[in-house]
Amino acid sequence: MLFPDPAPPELAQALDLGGYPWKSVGDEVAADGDEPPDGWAGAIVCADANPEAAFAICRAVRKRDLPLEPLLLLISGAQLGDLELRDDLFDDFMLTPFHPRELEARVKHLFWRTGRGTRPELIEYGELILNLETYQAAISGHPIDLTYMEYELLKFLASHPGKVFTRETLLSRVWGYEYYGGARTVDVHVRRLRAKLGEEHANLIQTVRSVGYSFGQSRWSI
Amino acid sequence: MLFPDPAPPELAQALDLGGYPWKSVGDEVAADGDEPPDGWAGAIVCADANPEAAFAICRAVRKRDLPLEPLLLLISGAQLGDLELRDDLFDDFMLTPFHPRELEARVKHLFWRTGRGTRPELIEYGELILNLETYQAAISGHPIDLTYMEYELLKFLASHPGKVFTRETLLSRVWGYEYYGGARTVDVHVRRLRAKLGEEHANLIQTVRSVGYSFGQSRWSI
DNA sequence: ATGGCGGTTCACATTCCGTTCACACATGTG
DNA sequence: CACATGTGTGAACGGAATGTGAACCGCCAT
Repeated sequence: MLFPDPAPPELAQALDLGGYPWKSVGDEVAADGDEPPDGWAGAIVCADANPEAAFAICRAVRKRDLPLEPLLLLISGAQLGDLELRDDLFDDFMLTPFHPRELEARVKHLFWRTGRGTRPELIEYGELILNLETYQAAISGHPIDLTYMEYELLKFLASHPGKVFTRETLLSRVWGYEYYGGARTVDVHVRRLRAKLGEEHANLIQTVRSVGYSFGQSRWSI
Repeated sequence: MLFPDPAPPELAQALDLGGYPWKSVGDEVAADGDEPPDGWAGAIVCADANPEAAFAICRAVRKRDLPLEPLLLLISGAQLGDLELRDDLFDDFMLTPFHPRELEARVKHLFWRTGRGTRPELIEYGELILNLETYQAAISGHPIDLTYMEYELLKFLASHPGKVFTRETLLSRVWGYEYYGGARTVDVHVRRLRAKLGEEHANLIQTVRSVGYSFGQSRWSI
């Protein structure tokens, strides 16, 4: 949840970049009305333009007494004095202008403090999901068990959808530059990947004859 | 308590201006020796010059497990990435160079927070309970006797469920210093942990071949 | 000293999977 | 259709990664 509405562009952009979905609200009434089904995950209130309205929002959030919903307050350096005696209104604050990475670090730390999970790094393509932190893979909701090399190969392919790679390129990018060995190794791994993806999704990895392999985005259908 | 010794002049000056008495220490040993009769009120650790030593200090402060001694970490913007996976080492952070009034506001807010216990004192995962204050561990109600290193390793793993860590990452985050050889040490500790967790819960720690180890969150969930 | 404790290291056993091969099949070309 | 070239398929080998037991070593307290 962001305040004010519309949200400051640099704030919206930083959150988008970090992959955090958000909605901006104009006042506490709108905050209650626009609440998503699973509730707000947190709030970022910018007090730059309208400090009084901002503190009103903070009070409203606190009054509902959610289990320590993390609340980050954005203020300019000149407003630091306004924080006096208002410690209870926010969990953390940050000076504007801010660096996007500072925002991300503060959001992460706030979520960590309140015990809420932080967003995992995912690669998604259609029905396929790769969780880069847990090394898990799933297709249409069903987890599949991949070996290390299979996972690395699929990860590389899936992060460049549509692009065709020669076997040599795959060997150097996935296996490592110093690798030298048969190029057919790639074929075998592709075969096993297709088998584990299941008959329905085996065509996610496409063969480009006398060139190599590509992932998703059937090259003909554009 | 300030780190390093001597403390950065602008930091010392800002604290003097705010009327906070302080003493700077060069390492964790000095921090123990110079402790005032009524204990440290808080710590400000500057990681600008020597990040590794700074994190070592943080760990030492945390290890003594004072009742939520607030710890403020100072880092440069370029070091923001170093905070990854180290949320437990600090209560708040601030970018350098800083405005004296931001420092004062953060210190105030930290002291205000101190009264209201925000740091988790328990880690629970399924049948496993880790009491961070008493260094006790229990599985399905039965206490288990863990050595210090075993406890630290389990604590780190259990506070990031599902995430896979390489042996090198574990060595640097749990053991805390750069390690020459002997990554297999991790294996041995994992083995003993599994043994102490009991046959039924040994699978709480999973090995991810060619990568490392992860905790909980059986592979069938994304 | 010494005996236990805990952390580290080593040697060996075991499992797993990356690689390779041989062959079948598919595709393109004359 | 014959041929060459490229790719799919199954199985087998070998080695790397991990599990396992035991020894080593520094530390502290009895």
